[in-house]
Amino acid sequence: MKKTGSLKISRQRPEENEDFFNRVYRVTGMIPFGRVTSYGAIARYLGSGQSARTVGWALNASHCQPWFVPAHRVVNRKGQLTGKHHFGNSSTMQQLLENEGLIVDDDRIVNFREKFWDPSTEFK
DNA sequence: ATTCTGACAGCAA
DNA sequence: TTTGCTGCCAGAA
Repeated sequence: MKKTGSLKISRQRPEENEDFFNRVYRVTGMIPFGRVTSYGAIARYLGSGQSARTVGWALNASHCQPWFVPAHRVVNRKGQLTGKHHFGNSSTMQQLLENEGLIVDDDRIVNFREKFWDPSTEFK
């Protein structure tokens, strides 16, 4: 199949032939500043709606990527920061989110509905 | 090849 | 509404 040139730049639409982890990283990179999405939403966007857990597993290794993967912008369906223990300090994820103007209360994104960004419907 | 695991999500209660 | 149980699938503890 045709390659889209020699682009190795991050933040671009996931390609079909990329392995799952890489596609997860790319979608995660598309999440706008100050917005969040869920593991399941990413999985659905990648055409594998039952692989939400694997998305989390991929993000667990995202720090190995050569470019910045805003993994803190991915929370669970309820808007809870279930992955916070995978950041250096258990409060790091919340701090990163607050730095983007989000409000976190009791490990949940306040106004999650409004801040939620679904790649399946909002990516253009 | 097989088995186990997990940053989940759907559904029943 | 929230909690607990179960199925899911891509990697590797």
